[in-house]
Amino acid sequence: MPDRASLKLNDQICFALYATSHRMTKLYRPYLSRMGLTYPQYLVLLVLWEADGLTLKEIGRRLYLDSGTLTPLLKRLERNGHVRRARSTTDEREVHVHLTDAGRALQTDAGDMLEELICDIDMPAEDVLRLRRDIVGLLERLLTLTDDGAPPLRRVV
Amino acid sequence: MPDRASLKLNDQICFALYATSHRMTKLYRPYLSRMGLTYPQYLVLLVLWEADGLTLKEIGRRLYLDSGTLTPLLKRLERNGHVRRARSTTDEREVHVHLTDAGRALQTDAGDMLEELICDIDMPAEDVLRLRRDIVGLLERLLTLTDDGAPPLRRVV
DNA sequence: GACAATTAAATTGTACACAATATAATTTAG
DNA sequence: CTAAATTATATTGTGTACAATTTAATTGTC
Repeated sequence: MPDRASLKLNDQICFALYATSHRMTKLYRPYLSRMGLTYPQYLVLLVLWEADGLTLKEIGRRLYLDSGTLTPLLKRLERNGHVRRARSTTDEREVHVHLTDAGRALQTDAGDMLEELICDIDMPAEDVLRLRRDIVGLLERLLTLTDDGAPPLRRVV
Repeated sequence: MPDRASLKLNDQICFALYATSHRMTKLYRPYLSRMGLTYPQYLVLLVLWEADGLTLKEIGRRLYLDSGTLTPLLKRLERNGHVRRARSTTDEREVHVHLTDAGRALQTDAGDMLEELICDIDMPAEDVLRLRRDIVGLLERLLTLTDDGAPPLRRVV
C-alpha cells in the first residue's frame, strides 16, 4: 500500500512555487515602481524588447496570459506612454503592440535593475541557472497536462 | 568587465516561477472547484488542518499574506461554511479561525486530489522533493531580503 | 491609572488572473 | 458566393494580492 500524500503545507511544491513567485515579485517591486511599471507590465516589455509589434495573442502565448488579463494591462501601458496599440490593417481583429521611445528607453533601466537584483540575491549563477532549468522542466510537464490537452483524467486507487 | 545580465524572457528565473506557479494553480483548479474552493482558500485550509483555531495574523505569517488579502478570503470561506471566525475573548483584536465539520471533511477529498495530481504530474518523487527544496532555498534567500529587513540597497558598477 | 505607542483587523484603491460570454472580422464549406 | 465555423479581442464578474490608511484594543511608561 503506497504512502498517503502529505497534506502538510511545507511539503507542497505548489506552495513553494506560489510563495517564491510572490516574494520575487516583491523584490522587483521597488525597482519597477521607480520605472512606473508593475511586474506583469514588465513581462510584456521583456517580450516586446525581443520582438516589437507583436499581437496581443502572441504576447499572451509567450506569457501564458489571455485577453482578459492583457487587454486592460496593455491599455494601462498605453496610458502611461510605454506602448502604442494599433489594429492590424490586414486583419482588423488583431491588435499589434509597439514600443514607444519611452518604452524602449526602459530597457536600459531594466538592465541596471537586473544587475542589482542578481547582486542582492547573491546565489552562484550556476545554481540559479540549474534551478531555472528544473522549474521550466516542471512547467513543460504541466503544459502537456493543461494546455488545452486532455483534462486530467487518470485515476489512482 | 562582467557580462551584462540577459533581458530575454526565457532566461528569467522570476518568469519561470511566475508561469509555473500559475500553471500549477490551473492544474489544481478543476479539483478544487469541485470542492468549492479556490487555490488560496485551499492553502488556508492546509494551514488549519495542521493547526485549527489560529489567528488571521498567524495564518498570514505562514502563507506570507496580509489582512488585506485574508480578511475577505476568510469571509468567503465562512460564507461557504468551511470555517467559523471568532474574536478572541482574551484579546478582542484577534480573530481566531476554526474549521467547521464541512471544512474538516474536505481534508479527505484533498488527499484524494493530491494522489491524482501526483499521478498526473508523473515525476519521480525524488526529483519533486529536490526541486521543492531548491525553490525553498531561494525563497529563504528572498525572505532575508524583503522580510521587513533592510530594503535592497547594494549597488553594482 | 491615564496616555502615547503598538498591535490586529478591516477598509480602500489599484492591478492582476481567468472563466465565461459577447462582438466583430475572417476563413471555410458547400 | 454565402452561411456557418473559427478567430482575435473586448467585456463582465469573481477572487486574489498588496500598499496605505483607519479603527479599535492592548501594552508600556511615567
